[in-house]
Amino acid sequence: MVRVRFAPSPTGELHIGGARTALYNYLFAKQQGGQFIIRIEDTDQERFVAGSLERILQGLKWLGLTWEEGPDVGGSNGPYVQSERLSIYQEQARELVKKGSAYYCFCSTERLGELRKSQEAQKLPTRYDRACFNLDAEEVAARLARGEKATIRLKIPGGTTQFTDLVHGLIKVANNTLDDQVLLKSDGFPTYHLACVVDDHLMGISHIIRGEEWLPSAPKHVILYQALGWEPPQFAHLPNVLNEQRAKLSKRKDGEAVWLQTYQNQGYLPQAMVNFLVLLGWHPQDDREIFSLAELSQIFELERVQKGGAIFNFRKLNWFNAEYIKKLPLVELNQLLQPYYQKINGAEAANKDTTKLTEVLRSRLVTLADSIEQAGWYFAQELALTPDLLTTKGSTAAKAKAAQLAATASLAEVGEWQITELKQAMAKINSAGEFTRGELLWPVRVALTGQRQSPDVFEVAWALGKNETLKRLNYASKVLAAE
RNA sequence: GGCCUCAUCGUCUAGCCCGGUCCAGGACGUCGCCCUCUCACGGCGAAAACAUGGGUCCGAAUCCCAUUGAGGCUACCA
Repeated sequence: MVRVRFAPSPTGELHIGGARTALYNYLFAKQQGGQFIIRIEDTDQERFVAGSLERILQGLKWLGLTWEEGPDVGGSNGPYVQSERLSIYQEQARELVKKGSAYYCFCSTERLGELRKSQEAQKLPTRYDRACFNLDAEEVAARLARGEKATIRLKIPGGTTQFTDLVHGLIKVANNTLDDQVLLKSDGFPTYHLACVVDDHLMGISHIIRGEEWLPSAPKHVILYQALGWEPPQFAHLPNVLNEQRAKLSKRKDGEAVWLQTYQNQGYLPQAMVNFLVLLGWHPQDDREIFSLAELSQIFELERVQKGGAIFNFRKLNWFNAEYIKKLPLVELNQLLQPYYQKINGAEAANKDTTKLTEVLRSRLVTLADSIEQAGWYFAQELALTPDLLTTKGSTAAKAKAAQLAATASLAEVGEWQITELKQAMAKINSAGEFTRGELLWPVRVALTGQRQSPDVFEVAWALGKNETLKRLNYASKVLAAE
């Protein structure tokens, strides 16, 4: 049974890279008919951020991911929060000491800091010097009994360690390049390395799919599995998501652009986000690019994951989002747009049927939030018109006024307020060919929107409705008459 | 400094494992044309890449080595 997990730390918002890692885990599990588990790695007491866990889970749900086991839904392998599993890690750490695979270390952070500094100065590898490695059992027991603070470190054996990574292939390192990793901190909390290995084993995780930044510590994890007498799971290390400078996307360098939440707030659709994210480091066999989560759950393959990092290209995200906005059922899009319309027009928008407006806007929206700028004309009480604005390039105000009057008269006659009818009505005016299309349509469109750039005249008039259209046309005539 | 990883159009990538069908395919972006009252949408088209140097081979984007470049890790953070 394939069982994978996404294990975020509640130290901030859900990161774009984290979201992609979660997505890949989910897709692999679904494709394999396996299970997806959420585990919370809150072993860093100092970096804990309240509310972070809830927002991370919310972000995953927004993407459409679901999990079989996790802190919110429970499961038979819980608890799924590491701070609630402390005794398990402590026991395993002591067991390792007993077996001779780990040892107590009493070195202070100060000494460790100085050691590192001097190693750096001498351009030596920065590794623990094993000062506490040969302490005899009695001394250790005595110092522990005295209540001295101690960590437990993994004793890295000689030789080499290797494993096969599902995306990178064979990874082989000489053990003497590895540090004696702290497994249990002096506050009794485990480090990531211990907690992760213990939990993945106990929770029956079959595949560890995580970011590439873990690749260098994977051999230590393999050694830990061996020391514990456990069979290591399969590993798959995903390439990083990069910024324009090709550096790993990070809060410090890239600000809020690294949070999934940011895109959610800006009006990106989860379908677009999923589609964009999945292609950032994975590619199907053919040239298709548009996929639903359900489709991806059928065809996702770890074998086709890229080895090199991928730049987060927001232009492509924009394209996906526009595509999905165009594909969305009209009623649904209109629903999603309501909060934005209300930002323009307050609660009044809630009383209007904006379906037609939505239909007119849909091919122009990149994000839902774009509607705020683009729907202004629809809700405007009075447009700021001038004769100059109402006159198309190369024409005259007099001609604009003539067009205006003719259009008003003709549109007033229209019975069924449909786009084809509107087109016919306008065509009738110009049967003699006295106006160019621009001379006729520009003044009308501007009268209705007050803008040099807007959707099509007929669409605008259709969305506005007959009464509002005629009302605006009359107002524009007054503006031109005042000339 | 040490260790690890990676390297095809500006970007995401197909092809690489199983060398010839690749004077390298798709998408985003860019540019041009068409549609057109404006803005979008849509349609058509164009420019644009195998990091470098060695090998192996009749033949290399594909295999090997080196170089260069990029990234990651190097905490009692994850």
